[in-house]
Amino acid sequence: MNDIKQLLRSNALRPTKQRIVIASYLFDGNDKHVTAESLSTELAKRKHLISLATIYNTLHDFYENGLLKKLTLSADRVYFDTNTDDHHHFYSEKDQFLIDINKNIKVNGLPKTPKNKKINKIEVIVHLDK
Amino acid sequence: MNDIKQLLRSNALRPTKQRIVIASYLFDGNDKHVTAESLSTELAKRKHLISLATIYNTLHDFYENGLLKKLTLSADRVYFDTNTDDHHHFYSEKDQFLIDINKNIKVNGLPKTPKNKKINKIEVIVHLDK
DNA sequence: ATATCAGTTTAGAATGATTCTAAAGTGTTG
DNA sequence: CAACACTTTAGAATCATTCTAAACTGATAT
Ligand SMILES: [Mn+2]
Ligand SMILES: [Mn+2]
Ligand SMILES: [Zn+2]
Ligand SMILES: [Zn+2]
Repeated sequence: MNDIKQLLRSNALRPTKQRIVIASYLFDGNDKHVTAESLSTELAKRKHLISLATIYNTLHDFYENGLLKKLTLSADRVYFDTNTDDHHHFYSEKDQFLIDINKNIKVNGLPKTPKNKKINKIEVIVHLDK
Repeated sequence: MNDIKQLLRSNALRPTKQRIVIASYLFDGNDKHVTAESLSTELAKRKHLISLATIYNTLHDFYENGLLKKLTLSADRVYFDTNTDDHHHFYSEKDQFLIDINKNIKVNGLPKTPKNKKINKIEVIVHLDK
């Protein structure tokens, strides 16, 4: 709770009631993948009613401060990932199945990076089923 | 032109004026990545005014028949890819930069596939810049 | 050829995730 | 406690995409 406040303060984010509730849920020690909608539902279950606007604002604030990663796996919703280590994913859109691949993956055989660009991140998505 | 009609017919798609225009552009021999919007703009330049609804319908029809691949790289638009071979991408959202990696890429160190699932496709996206 | 009908196109409405607006509320600092 | 910047929120707006339902057209049978 105080560590949560510290976390927020150290990112120049005021520890408001809403941010504390959201951060406490997101950073409880268990890695999670959430969408704005799923987070809202999850908090509602816990009787924490926070407006969707605030949920979007907060997810973006956390993302901007590197507390979350952003994943675009399907076109219609953005996932935020509390696991900020470099890692990859198993994903099935059909089954709404999304889990981390934390093992070290090696991508071999990449051609050279296009002129004047540099690699920001290599993302591997293992699509399951179909 | 007749090969285009054949292509359509062989996929149980009637060779309508619109589909012929779209297929002729997409399957002209040069691999392309298009969005509904970019395709519409491109055809408009060529004085082919086709409604967006038809463009969406057609892209999906082609996709459903395996004539196109679908890429979800950013949350706000879907790309369709005329290169239907297994391949990967360099991508920069900022620069709207998207090109194929046709070289054989090897992904090593994958953990075992989750129970009762099977791998449909492994997608590697090399994000550039940032 | 012509009629017939399923398949197709289209304008415009609807959808739904996300962003924006601007007004009310709150944490921080002095 | 006052003052103010930062935050929250309801509701409107945005925008890619999908849907609806009416008009149109390619294919097939006569
Ligand atoms: Mn959408
Ligand atoms: Mn959108
Ligand atoms: Zn993850
Ligand atoms: Zn491609």
